[in-house]
Amino acid sequence: MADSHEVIPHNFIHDIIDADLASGKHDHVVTRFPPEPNGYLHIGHAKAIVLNFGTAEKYDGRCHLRFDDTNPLTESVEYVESMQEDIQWLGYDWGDHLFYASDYFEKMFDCAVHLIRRGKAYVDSLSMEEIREYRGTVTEPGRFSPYRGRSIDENLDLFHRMRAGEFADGEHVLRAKIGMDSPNMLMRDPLLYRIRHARHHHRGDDWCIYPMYDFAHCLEDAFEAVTHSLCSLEFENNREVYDWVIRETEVENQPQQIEFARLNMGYTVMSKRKLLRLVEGGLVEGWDDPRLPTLAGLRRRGVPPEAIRTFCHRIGVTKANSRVELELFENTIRDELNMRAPRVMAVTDPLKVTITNFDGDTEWLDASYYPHDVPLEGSRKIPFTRELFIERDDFEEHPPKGFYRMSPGQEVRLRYGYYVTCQDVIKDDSGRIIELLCTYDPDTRSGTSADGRKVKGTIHWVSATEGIPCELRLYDRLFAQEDPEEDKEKDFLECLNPDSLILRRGVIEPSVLDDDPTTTYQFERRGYFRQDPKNTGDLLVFNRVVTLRDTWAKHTEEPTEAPKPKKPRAPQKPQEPTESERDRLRAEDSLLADRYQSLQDQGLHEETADVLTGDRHTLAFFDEALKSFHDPNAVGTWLVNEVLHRVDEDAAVDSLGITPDQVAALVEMVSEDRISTQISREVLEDVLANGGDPRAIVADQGLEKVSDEDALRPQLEEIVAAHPDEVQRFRDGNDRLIGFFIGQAMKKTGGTADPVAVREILQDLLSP
RNA sequence: UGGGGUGUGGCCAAGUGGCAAGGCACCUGGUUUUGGUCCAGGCAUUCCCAGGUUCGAAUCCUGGCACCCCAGCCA
Repeated sequence: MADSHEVIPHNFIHDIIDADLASGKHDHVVTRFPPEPNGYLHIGHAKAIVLNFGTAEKYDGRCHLRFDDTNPLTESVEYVESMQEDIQWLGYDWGDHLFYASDYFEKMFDCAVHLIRRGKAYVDSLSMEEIREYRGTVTEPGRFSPYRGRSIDENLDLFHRMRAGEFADGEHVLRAKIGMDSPNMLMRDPLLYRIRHARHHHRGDDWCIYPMYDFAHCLEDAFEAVTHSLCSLEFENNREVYDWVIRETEVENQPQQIEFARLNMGYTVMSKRKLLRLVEGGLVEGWDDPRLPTLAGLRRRGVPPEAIRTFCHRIGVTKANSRVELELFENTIRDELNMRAPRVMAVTDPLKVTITNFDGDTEWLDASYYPHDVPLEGSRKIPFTRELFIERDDFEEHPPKGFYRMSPGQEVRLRYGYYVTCQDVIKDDSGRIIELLCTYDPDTRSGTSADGRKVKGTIHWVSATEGIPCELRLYDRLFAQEDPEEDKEKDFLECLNPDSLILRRGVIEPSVLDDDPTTTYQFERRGYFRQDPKNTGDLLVFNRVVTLRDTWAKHTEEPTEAPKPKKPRAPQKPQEPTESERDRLRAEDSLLADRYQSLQDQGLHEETADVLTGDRHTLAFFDEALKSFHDPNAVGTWLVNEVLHRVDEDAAVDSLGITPDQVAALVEMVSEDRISTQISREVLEDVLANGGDPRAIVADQGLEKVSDEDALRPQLEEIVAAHPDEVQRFRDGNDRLIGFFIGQAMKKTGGTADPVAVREILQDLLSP
């Protein structure tokens, strides 16, 4: 697996796994990453990879790599190979657990036959268009296919002949026999197999029928004994089919599908289709273009795999659709590189500087590879000569306020070199600055002056005569808009950032010639760079991985983007009460309607009366409880808030396992002040789970409310004494902390303390 | 419009009836031979809205609103 020191943060899926382990449902964990080999992996996949492999690692289980290759038309070995390379590069190892869905085709075929034999699947011969028509719409149910009634023998025969290649593409399909009226469109007799006379990249011509996702995927999971099958949100509707297939094929294992939100990131696109358009349209150099969010692209750009893993941990795993800001990714990359990248100097936009009072030979100066705060050792020599290059934007003839780089007469430090001062500016005919004439102070070698005088600015530089020319590829965000898909009218390609790649001819210090070409550097004050691994020419080519944070740029740049407008809170439309199921029932049942009104007349809240009179069972239960304790308001409120919502949609109250008189007893004890509401809820849980008489439970467990000050005060004093910090903060004005103290008291007394009394005593104890 | 989901600062995201974690971004100030890093501080009286239950609600109840997904022989 990846670095075993890596902390894998907890998420809601881990909660589920913890529960499954605790309940004994599973005693180990198996996950899988199941890409379809029809494109390159991108950072969105990295989220899934890190989740699946990371989860397996966290629980000491295993994670399979499985190619979900059930559609020969779009898949290829190129993708199979690139995916393996990318996953390994990310730092994960699937060991022996490499699988292909297509290797399960025989087993899947058997499952399909089993389904047919059980009358749970049939061969349909409708055309594609007809199938669509018969499916109905989201609001109307579909219709049965005329072929739905074929005999088991006929289905078996047809299905075997489909496999034998007797039919053309599209002539028949195998469908599950479930029904055509499910509100879930995917459950309307989903297609299981289609005919495709196509060569498969892994199985060749073995097959001419191919299973559909809904049939294949769950079986793959089951065959591999996957325990937790993690997929993205758009498959939520498919879960019902998943479970149906697992159940009806009667396979041995029952994997559980859990969905999480896929990753979206600012200024890029993640969908395979859109990535494919960029690649095939020649808008980028290929799948590994460094501007792409593909793993191949990020790798070529120079993003370390550790940064990608850390990023995936930082963004979390939830079910909420979200888009992560690019800044978070960039910060993660910088974080990773800051601690390990050697610093060198390169000038990306050279401006010539002549040191007029320097005449000697080349001077070789010591320069550390790492700043004081990076605990790594190492240094190199850099050549100082009469002619140098500095960065064009490090000079301003008319400096703005706060500019402390080079300007006429303003002394600056050349990093690891000397203090220099600009004396003269040389321009060409068009007024463009072409050279600066400077003087240096020979007593400031290595950047410190003998007299201790300070300079504000330090700039980087490269010898004009000893420096090495190079090409610098300054990559930036691919799109100019944070969400290129935002405008549905506009094609996302119109949002491309014209400056996503800026080519520069620059110059770099000669020391890099001795380095491993895969070194990732920090070019001081410019960003992190590393050589383009695909470069075959003689000229050095460096890709910019990411810039450095630049707080100065903020002062100078016009804000390119208006500050994000505060999301206008959607004005709530006036709430027109819509007709509910309960309203409907009352309209037909005058008894219900009458009581709805009379309960409100007796002082019950409208909502409470509404729920109580929603159907006759509920009302009868309520009335029965009233016979034991006649306080309609107390009983009704408690019933609605604590009990009724636990009843299943189609079930009646009676199914719950609590009787009206048990409810009445509970409410009565609360009303008589014998127990607190908190205790009443706990006793309710107890009754629901184990049955029994509420009064007896209260008596046996000593749950009566304690309001007696003499009993309470000593305990409260202890609590106050145990939390001096909180006391101080409370006295400093944080009065919300009263809740903390009450909570402590409730915990200490097992919920029996009278919170009103506790509050009073506490107020006294805590007042300064 | 039927069904399935999701709403916590500018962006992610903890939180499961008792003090609104953390990161990114942003704003101060300090250190600094990188306008980098690092350090210190600031940044949600409030959790989509409205009611209700409770001593106490982001959390429980009722009702609403917004956004995402589903009518491929794609996955």
